[in-house]
Amino acid sequence: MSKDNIGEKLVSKGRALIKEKGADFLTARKLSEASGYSVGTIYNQFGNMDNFILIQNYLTLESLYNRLAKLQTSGTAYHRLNLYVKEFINFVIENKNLWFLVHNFHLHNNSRHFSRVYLKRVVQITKLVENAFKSMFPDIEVPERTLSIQVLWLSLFSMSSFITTDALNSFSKINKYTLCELLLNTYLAGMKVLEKAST
Amino acid sequence: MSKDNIGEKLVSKGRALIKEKGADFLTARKLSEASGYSVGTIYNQFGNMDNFILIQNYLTLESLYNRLAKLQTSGTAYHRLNLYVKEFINFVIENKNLWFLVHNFHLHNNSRHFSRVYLKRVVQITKLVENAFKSMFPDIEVPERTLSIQVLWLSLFSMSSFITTDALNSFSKINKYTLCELLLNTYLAGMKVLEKAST
DNA sequence: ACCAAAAATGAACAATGTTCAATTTTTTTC
DNA sequence: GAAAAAAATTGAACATTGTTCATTTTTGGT
Repeated sequence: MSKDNIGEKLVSKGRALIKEKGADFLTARKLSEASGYSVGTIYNQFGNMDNFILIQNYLTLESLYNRLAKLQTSGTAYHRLNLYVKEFINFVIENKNLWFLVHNFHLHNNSRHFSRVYLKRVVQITKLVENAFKSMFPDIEVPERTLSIQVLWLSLFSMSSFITTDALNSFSKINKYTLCELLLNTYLAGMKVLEKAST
Repeated sequence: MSKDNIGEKLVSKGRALIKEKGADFLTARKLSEASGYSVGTIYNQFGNMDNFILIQNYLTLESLYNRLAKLQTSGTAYHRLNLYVKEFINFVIENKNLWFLVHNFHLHNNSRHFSRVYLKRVVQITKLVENAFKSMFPDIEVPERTLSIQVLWLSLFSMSSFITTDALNSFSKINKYTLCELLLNTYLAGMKVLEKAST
């Protein structure tokens, strides 16, 4: 069995573990037991567990991108952005445990640990939003538009961490879709105003 | 020395440790060593480390509230909201390590572990924003307004987790103040539009 | 069949949260 | 004040982490 195959098997087995039992369940020993490979082999393959999680997060972002990319051609830009958000929340809810890991990791690791490949995934998703923005706000200067996109996307991304835990429920009974859609639409309405004001 | 005094000493010593060396440095043994009390005493006082962190987070939220409350009477509602946001970011930057712990905790604990007292602090801060909203948007129905406040406050709160880590820097060179102020002002502009539309 | 290189192993280490029998301190009782 | 009882404090011990690395096993070429 080739080296890559072991790595792939560990990744897919680990992914199943996270999905099924939660991110906390993913430990070197549990993965070893579940996969049949020794702890040492895991370390030979990935160096350390952080790298392993980085790969998992990369796959999660890739999977999210593929879901959103399918909506690229649908409807008006405004309609599409709403679809993106709805699909984003669907994805987060369906992949709670995986998404938890994404947030948990970014919180515990400094930027220098993020690989370029990993970041490219984030940028890729941002590009989708950016394209919709382009047709919605043709009159806004590019730097301002880029800024606005980053702010909106970061807001939605960071807020989605609340969906992976129950913390939100104790603060408010607010529906998760409503929460994100209201943010999107209020923000878009605000941009329309600011667009007119600047011309 | 009374029981409460030990608890207070541990809390203040622990707080100093977090501020100085970071949230990861706060372990039962390190706190024991730094405070002079044994590990067992820490557990007698707080039951477990999670409770200890809960108290620290409670104090952090209290401290944030006090900072924001001072601005309660200044300027117009719009001006005040901008001051709140600016002061919020100041606080987060000044108390990076403590704020990290707030986010880290909410991510790792389900709602049932949040004490009522802890949540009250969050609600208290929300009230400040709510009051400013009241005078800015008198025509919006109360339920809609409450929803909008929660969305805005949650966005800012969750986005602030990026300020405590360097993850943001690898995604964008965007200034942290600009980031939050743009979110606030675009959102407010959007609310103005939606307010008119609903009447 | 042999041997060297590569890969896989899992016992061992340090550090974590947590427990609890043993010790020390404080309070009560006479 | 001494003895007894109660309460508080202690830190060694346990289970679980990530991680390392000498040893063993497998592989591949001659």
